[in-house]
Amino acid sequence: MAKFQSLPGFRDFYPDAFARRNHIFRLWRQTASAFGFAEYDAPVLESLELYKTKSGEEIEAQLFSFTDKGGREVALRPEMTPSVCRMIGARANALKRPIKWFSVAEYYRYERAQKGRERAFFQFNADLFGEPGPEAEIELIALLTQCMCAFGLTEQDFYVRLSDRNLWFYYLEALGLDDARTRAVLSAVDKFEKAGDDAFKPYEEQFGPLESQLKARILAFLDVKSLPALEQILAPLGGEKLAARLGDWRRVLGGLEAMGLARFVEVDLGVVRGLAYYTGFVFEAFDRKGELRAIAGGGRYNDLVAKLGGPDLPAVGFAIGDVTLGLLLEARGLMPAFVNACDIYCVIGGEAERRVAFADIHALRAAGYRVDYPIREVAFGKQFKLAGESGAKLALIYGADEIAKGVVKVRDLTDRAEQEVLRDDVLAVVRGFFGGE
RNA sequence: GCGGUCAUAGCUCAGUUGGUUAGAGCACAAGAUUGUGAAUCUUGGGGUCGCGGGUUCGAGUCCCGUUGGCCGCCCCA
Repeated sequence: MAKFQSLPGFRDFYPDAFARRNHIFRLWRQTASAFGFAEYDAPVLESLELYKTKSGEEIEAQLFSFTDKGGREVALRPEMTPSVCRMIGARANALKRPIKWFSVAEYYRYERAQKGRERAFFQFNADLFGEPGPEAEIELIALLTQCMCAFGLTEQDFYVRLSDRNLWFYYLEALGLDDARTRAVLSAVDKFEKAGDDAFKPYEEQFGPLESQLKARILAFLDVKSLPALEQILAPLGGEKLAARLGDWRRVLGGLEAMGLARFVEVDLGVVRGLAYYTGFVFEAFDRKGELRAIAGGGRYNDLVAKLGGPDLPAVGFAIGDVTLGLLLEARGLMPAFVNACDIYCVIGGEAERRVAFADIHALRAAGYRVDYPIREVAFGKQFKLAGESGAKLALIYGADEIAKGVVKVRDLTDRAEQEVLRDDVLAVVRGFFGGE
């Protein structure tokens, strides 16, 4: 066993793992770009105060934080939202609306690592600033969905649960609950899926027994799984706020349906996302089989930019983690078997032939082809085996016979067809081969 | 932070009631093989049996501690 190993929750990325990670990043970036989102990044280290302001004092226990040599209290970023809000807030007046930004970055949280949860992990993070209407939610949920589908995942594999903190506030208000009771109920709702009736214990300790009729109405709200059901349960309550909010719901779900994404989205008011900073719609993505932790989560946070010192600026954002998504892709056989393949492998006779080959190898590399060859002299037969294992599509054969004739033998490693090519024509032939793919 | 469980080669694992020098497959390397591919055969390198202590004539095996993995709780921005 090695004397040193990586810290708990921190992963080594050997080339195969790195290739898988890059595959995920590549499709995320490609997808975000297709949606017109611009990539940015922020510092890995921020002032501890930034996170305390956003999340409260307790957050420090979950952070990699320390005092730097200048006496500053700092923390490794546990998420992107405070940083991006800081950046946006500082230039809000100069940025064209809507502001659509994304990032792919590493985050650090001092928590117990478990399957699907590391202490250092990557997230795709996307935010849309400056749009108060539900069109922003449509854009982001569509992006989230496509960021999963790009890997070949389908509605059989994952779904997005859509909820709304505002709707809960309006609903509970209509049922006569004050602000403190409403928050306690939401806290119970958050835990209800896992804890069942026990979830209401903290509420009852604080406010006394929950009336059975009230509880029934809360549970009925949790049972709502569709827009018609939502309309039905809210109809008797009336009120302008509820009616307006239902209109927002119709726009979000209608927009997603028009994009052909309705099959991924389920109404599920059981999602409230903790005591976070969310101010409206919230959503989370899960695997259909329910075997994994949440894959992605997000929602609207209209107050945060101002809270961190910027102007009032409505915002919606979400993040997808690399760990859970990676587990899902592996489980569904959607992680390609990566070989760090080259394009061309050169088979070289001896020292004299090697000098000739080197000229072509370098020219091909300079032209942008991935070219490899045995670093030491190796038996011919073995070189063909190495060529096959290299993943290359072409082999160039530099033997004494070929050099004497001024040619190079070009072997198509897929169909094993060979042709002799004048050395001067090698680059052109290679271009023709790869250009015609 | 709390509880449960596990830890033998790069990977997957075997290792008898405690008993000689800890094994296999895969992977890696060399050779058979200086002219044609995923093969075969031969050979080799690689282990403080996670780490530390204890019991014992003797510990991979039993006991205690510790570190790490996994599972659950807290948390999950």
